[in-house]
Amino acid sequence: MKYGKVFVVDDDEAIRDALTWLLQSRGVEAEAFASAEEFLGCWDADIAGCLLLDIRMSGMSGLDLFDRLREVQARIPVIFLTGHGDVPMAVGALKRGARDFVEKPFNDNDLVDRVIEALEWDSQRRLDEAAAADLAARLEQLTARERQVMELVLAGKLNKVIADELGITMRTVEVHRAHVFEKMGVKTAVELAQLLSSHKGER
Amino acid sequence: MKYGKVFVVDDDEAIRDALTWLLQSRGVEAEAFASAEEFLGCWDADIAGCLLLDIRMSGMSGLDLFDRLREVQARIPVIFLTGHGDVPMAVGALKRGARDFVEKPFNDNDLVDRVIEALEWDSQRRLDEAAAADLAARLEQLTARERQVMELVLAGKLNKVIADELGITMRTVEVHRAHVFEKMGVKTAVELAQLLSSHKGER
DNA sequence: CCCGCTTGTTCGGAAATCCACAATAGCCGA
DNA sequence: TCGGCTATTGTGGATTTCCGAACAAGCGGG
Repeated sequence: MKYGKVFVVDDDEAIRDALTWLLQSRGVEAEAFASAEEFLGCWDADIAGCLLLDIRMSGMSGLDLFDRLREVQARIPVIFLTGHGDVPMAVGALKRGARDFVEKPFNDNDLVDRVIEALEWDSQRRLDEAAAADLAARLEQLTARERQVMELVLAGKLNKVIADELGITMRTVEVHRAHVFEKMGVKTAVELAQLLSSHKGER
Repeated sequence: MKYGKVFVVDDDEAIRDALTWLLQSRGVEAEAFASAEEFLGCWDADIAGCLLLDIRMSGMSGLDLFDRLREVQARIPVIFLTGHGDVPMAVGALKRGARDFVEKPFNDNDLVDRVIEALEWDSQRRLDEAAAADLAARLEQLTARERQVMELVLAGKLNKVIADELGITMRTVEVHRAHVFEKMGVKTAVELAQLLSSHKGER
């Protein structure tokens, strides 16, 4: 039951209240905001959850907020809500990465299902990103030389060849190689290759 | 300009003619079908391209055809066309994997752009799938024992340990290991790990 | 009966791994 | 500024592992 939090952003107080009541009655934590600006003001990227976002609002629109979030690499799932949406708008939102697009009035059960789906997706995404961040932190603490050696190791080259290419002794290569393994928390070159391959292309 | 072919499926002859004319005038090869059944009858999964699919048709509907294609693992990109679509239909189609969803009447330039996007996506997808198929074919020709050894190699274990776990001699492990490398077309365990990691989870 | 899979042996060289010892350079806090 | 600390580089030697080549034998399917 501990998924994360739902952030409801809608300038219609009745909708906000109805949504927070609906979600909380289903055991889902929810917090409401009257505008995109208000949400941005107190948003913390570290809190897991999803966004229930009205498209048509005074001030910054839902789509504007969505674009803003994507600009800062925030990948929190966004479910758009709209009373006057059309097909091109929905298609555009989804193709740009929105999680879902729901018309008002909505079916309570259906909406809650979609919200829970989004929350589960987000918590999985956070696990993946945490692993990637951990990996990045480890890569960070490698020295320049160690990174060079690591790349050549990952290219499948023998220590001897690496030594040649870098103009250093094989023994020195071994030292760097051992440091790389230690800092990356692996014991063999194979593990290192898998560690980096699996989390590649996640940017 | 050699992208692939566009398969137009629509039961309205005027639309079919207009679409094929439009596409061909832009240098995109197109072929029209009057029904989902007719398309299925002469469809070849090996031909690169995309599908321009009307949703509302007599007989099998566009959505039915879409589902049928997904059932047989056909991942050809599908752009839905509809004259009477609504938001939930569009959202549902996209969330189930449709490439795009366009309302009639459509803007010619816009539609051609989307078609070309889909064609480019498909040709890239085919490259990826060809690589994956090649990999699968290589894995296929490994013997059971070779696969076992390969897994342990990928677990980063030493030949000695592998020999212990399989209850065979180290030398025999080395033979299998060498066969694996040969059949998989790699020269080191690191390359093997990268080959398998990069094409994992592409199902 | 031949072929491929699996298994085994022996030999030897190449490569990787581990250890101890050590020197140079830069950086940071006392 | 001086004394650690780390990164980087080096040497020499010992041990382990990897790998290629050659030879061979049991076994099961076509």
